[in-house]
Amino acid sequence: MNLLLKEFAKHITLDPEEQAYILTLLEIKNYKAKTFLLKEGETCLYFYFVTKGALCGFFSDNNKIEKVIRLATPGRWITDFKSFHNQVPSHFHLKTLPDSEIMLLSIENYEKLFRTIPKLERYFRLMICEVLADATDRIKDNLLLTAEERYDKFITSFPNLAYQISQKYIASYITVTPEFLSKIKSRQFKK
Amino acid sequence: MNLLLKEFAKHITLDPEEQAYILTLLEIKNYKAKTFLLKEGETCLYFYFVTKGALCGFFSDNNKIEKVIRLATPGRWITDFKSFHNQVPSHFHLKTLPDSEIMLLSIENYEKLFRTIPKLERYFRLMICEVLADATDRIKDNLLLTAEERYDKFITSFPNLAYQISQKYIASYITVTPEFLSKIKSRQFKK
DNA sequence: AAAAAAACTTAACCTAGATTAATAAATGAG
DNA sequence: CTCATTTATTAATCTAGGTTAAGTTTTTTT
Repeated sequence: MNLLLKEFAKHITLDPEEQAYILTLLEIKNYKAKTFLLKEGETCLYFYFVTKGALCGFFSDNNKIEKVIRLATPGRWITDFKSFHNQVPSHFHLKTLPDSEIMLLSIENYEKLFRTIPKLERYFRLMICEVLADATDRIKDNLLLTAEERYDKFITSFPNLAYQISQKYIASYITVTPEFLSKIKSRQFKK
Repeated sequence: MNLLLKEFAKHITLDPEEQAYILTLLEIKNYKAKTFLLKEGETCLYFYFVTKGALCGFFSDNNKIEKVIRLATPGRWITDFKSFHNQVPSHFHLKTLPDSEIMLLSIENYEKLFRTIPKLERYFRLMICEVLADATDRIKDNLLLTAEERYDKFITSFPNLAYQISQKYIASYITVTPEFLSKIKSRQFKK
């Protein structure tokens, strides 16, 4: 069964016609690794659902330092929420990390979905709550754990992803520099 | 006009009967400063809407160090989203900072509201998106600004609150120790 | 209004993690 | 297969902000 329909089924029940209709409103695309889907300052036109690979949302600090704020793995949605919902310029970038398969839901079709299948409001409300809970957990980890503890937690939370992406994205996700992540790893190796 | 109804009006239109019905499902309470409404480990039974004063959500680090993760001022909702929506033990505390007037929406009435006025799903979906966007902005500030810049931003973002709450909550919100905030302030004073 | 508790300030010292820079290894394009 | 670019590693040095501790001011309680 389609990963997207499985995801909807977590919160709401859809009959076969509804399912078929929903799928007509999403576009499936394949992207090479490190393809930008959104750049800071552009208005975000899509809600992205990852089916294969991974998408990464990050800030860059004028220069070129990347600060990963959210990773989406298969079965997860990602977008710049403010930019997408209010159709204003985004304040971060979105790009694929490995080669990825992504389902795109445009803002027009997103609104159309709510008009035709109102119970999807419920699905998206609950899904966005989960994203918020994840963000809160990550803030908590940054406040209460050491860099090494955050690294260990990353490896257990994203066991597959850890071997598919560059270390610098892991470093950024756990909010350390790549150099310091190297130090952590060599320290662990010596034990 | 009621602050809560004004808030709903940002995203949806409600007729007078709907408005009256909604108000019957919320309870208004007054609390003294520093009253706990939720402690870590308890299941969160309410969505809280602040009408006067302020509510503060924070973690404590086994011992007693408080780490503020969210502040809600008048016109804002706050809860432990994961605990409230899934009815599981919370992982943070909620307490009033100054004396406060709060509207409480129980989980039963929250669900009842969606059954009787389905368009409220839309309101809550969009409101939760705003909370998520705020959380993302705060993560960004913590990554890209210095402690002094975060302090200045706090003062301009919460000009009234800054004079109503203890410095230690401001320090925690901008993720520094109270001692370091003192240092920032005396440094600014010398200029 | 006094005593107790909580909050704030100051200063000396400390450290996790950043920065810089040079080297090596891996990836990728032609 | 080779050259160029991107990543990763290591090590020396540096610093923003933390820690500790003592003293002061403010708030709360009685």
